[in-house]
Amino acid sequence: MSNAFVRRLESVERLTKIERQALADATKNVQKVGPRRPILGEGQRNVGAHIILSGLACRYRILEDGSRQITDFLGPGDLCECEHMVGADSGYSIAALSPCTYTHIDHPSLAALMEKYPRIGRGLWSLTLINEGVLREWLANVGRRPAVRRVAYLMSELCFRLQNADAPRPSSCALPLTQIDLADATALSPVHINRVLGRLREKRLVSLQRRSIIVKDTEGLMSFAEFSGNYIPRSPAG
Amino acid sequence: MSNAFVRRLESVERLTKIERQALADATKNVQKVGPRRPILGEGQRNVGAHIILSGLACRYRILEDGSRQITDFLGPGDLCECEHMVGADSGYSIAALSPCTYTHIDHPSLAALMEKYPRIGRGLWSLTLINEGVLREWLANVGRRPAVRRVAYLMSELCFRLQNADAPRPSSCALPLTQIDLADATALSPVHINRVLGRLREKRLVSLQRRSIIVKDTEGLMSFAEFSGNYIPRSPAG
DNA sequence: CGCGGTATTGACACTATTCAACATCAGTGG
DNA sequence: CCACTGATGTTGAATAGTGTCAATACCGCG
Repeated sequence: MSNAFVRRLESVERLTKIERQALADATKNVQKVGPRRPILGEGQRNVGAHIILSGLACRYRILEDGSRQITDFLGPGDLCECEHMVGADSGYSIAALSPCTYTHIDHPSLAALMEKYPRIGRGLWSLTLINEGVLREWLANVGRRPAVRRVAYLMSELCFRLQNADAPRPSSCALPLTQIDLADATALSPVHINRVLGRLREKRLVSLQRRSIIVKDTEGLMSFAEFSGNYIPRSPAG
Repeated sequence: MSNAFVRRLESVERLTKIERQALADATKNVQKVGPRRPILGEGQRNVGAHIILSGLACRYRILEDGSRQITDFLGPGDLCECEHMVGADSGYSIAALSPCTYTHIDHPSLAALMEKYPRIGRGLWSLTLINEGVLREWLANVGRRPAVRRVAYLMSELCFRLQNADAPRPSSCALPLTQIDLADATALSPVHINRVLGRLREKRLVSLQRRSIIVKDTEGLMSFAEFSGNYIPRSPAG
């Protein structure tokens, strides 16, 4: 009767049993996808909001010159594509990075939920504002930080978000990213990402495996990146 | 009884006379600042939301190495600093670029408005989502586009947003930005901005004046930048 | 009138990109 | 089970694009 999305909302807004139940009902239709598979393919439009329940996905857009910009990593409880409700269509797609489960809410249902339960509406707004904060941080990261720190920063953020707020933080954290994914998120070339990762490996902060990057020393990485998670509230585990 | 903020909200949500009036009442306490002056200074925190009513301002943050990243331009009707309502504090400041008028709503009042008028709440969410779309575009711009196009793109966006949706688009548009401002928004160095602007001037797309940049050929600039305003709904003039 | 921020220009340094070649691995179909 | 294939990872060399530094010019403001 509770899932990652409900927990996420509860991390920003107190909910009644009834609200929890209504949310759980609306999100109980779960779908699965394998790694590297589309969740919202390029070209698909206006199909309602998506909610990631488990696994890691990303939101991206293909630019005019063919390059891909990843703008968000989406973990358990993350919601996206709400902007279609507003009539905006910015042409983003969603793809799974690791095996994912997700659910889907069409706009009328979501609007009805918000209408009936104002706290849910407020909660959604809160989540959007938090997301905006993360996006600003990405902008500063991509714009102003040199490659090594930029990559370290992004990986720090991702580790931070993937860990539950109430659990003790493990020092190791596996990120299901290829070097190409990292390149598209940090706006660097894959070749340079490879060199940067080499340097982080020399510092014993990460180790590399095919198709995934393992952060060996979370604390060390965060302090190297000068990362602080102040701007990201996290959900408690359920 | 109507101001830029009310019109902005009405561009995304139909409002009753009563709602309009309530909004106008809440935002009638207008303050003025001269160009280059702080609206929300560095260090000030948690003082409620700000709404720009006229003029142009920007939102920025000073990074660890002292560089400044501008993350938003704020024009008439734009709202910011809502995230304090959610408890997030990301350390951003706001400064006027041109002479500005603005107003201020403390969080309890804003929360009360949303509570009483659900449509206002929905409208605020919509505005936040639109803003997020703009931010994503900035990310792609800073991350992937070469300097000349990056600068052209940003100026295109700004021209586009500063023009009312219903007015015929003038071909010329003055932007109250120094080259340093442009540098901090595009994540380029001031020196390079100067060179880029030189190139755009050669193309007769812009002309330069001290402390302001004049776009001479809006259409030409947008097409050079491959800019499309799809992702930005605009407010009608009041 | 002088001061301080802004704009302009040139020389140079450096970071990251591109290109190319090759290695490695997972999955596929024979 | 193996060979093939395509995506990913690795490395080096050459290059392009921006940044940095420095010197100078400009202009609004006190």
